[in-house]
Amino acid sequence: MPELPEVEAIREKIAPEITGRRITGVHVARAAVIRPQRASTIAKLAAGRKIEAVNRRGKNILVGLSGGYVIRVHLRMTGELKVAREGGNARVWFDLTGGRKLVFEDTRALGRVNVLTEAEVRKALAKLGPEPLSADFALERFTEEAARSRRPAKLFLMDQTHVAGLGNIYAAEALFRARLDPRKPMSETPRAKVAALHSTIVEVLREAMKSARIAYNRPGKFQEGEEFIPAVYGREGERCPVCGRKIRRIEQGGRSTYFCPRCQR
DNA sequence: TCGATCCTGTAG
DNA sequence: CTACAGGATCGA
Repeated sequence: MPELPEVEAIREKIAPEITGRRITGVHVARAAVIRPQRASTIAKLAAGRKIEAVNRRGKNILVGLSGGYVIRVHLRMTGELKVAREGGNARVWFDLTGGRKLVFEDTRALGRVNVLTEAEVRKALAKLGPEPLSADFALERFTEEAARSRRPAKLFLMDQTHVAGLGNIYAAEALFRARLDPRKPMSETPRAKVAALHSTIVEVLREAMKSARIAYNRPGKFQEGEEFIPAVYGREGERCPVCGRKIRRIEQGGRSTYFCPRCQR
């Protein structure tokens, strides 16, 4: 389920809980989740190593280990990563010194957990676009790539190579705020609109980050104004908050896209 | 650049 | 029963 803001919030939450601990055991309850590796392989690679850092790139969580190894976790649709006392429903978990476990749960088992060298991680992530909440997310490059892509705007955003970390919700919300038609080829989008989109991507992700931090660090309900509430995502048939027209749902790349047919052209 | 595929749970 | 789900990869 998670996009960049949720992944980052999880990283922030677990980092202080696991950094400095050592891995004493590795358990794999579902082999598909570590594919193409084997349980014996990741156990051998991770056991005995110390957790030195917890980083993130796009939607990947990267747990840096001593000796130049990294646990790469991708949550995909339903993955969760947390620190717990027991493995519970985990697909994979790592025993840590101090009596805690780093637990990966995932009902659909579409997520991935792998133990790789730093070089392998670099290679695997080489095609990822810039981090949208960093200075690397330059308008110039974004504009150039937009001008070269004939893909529909929504698919362009979800591609991960032009900008990292956007998923179905925040892509739709950024397009709505920039008033762009998700179906329109990116290359046909006027320069000013591309610049607007660049801004709304950052804006939407910053707002979502605030909500995600609250959700992961303070169990319970959101207070007024704390929750990120989508304007269009998941709102087929409801009124557009700007113009009142009914929100439409279409299919793009096998996924739902929600948009306002009047505001977004 | 597109479609099929990987999985399971839940809602209608 | 079918549709759908906050995602990515691979092969054509």
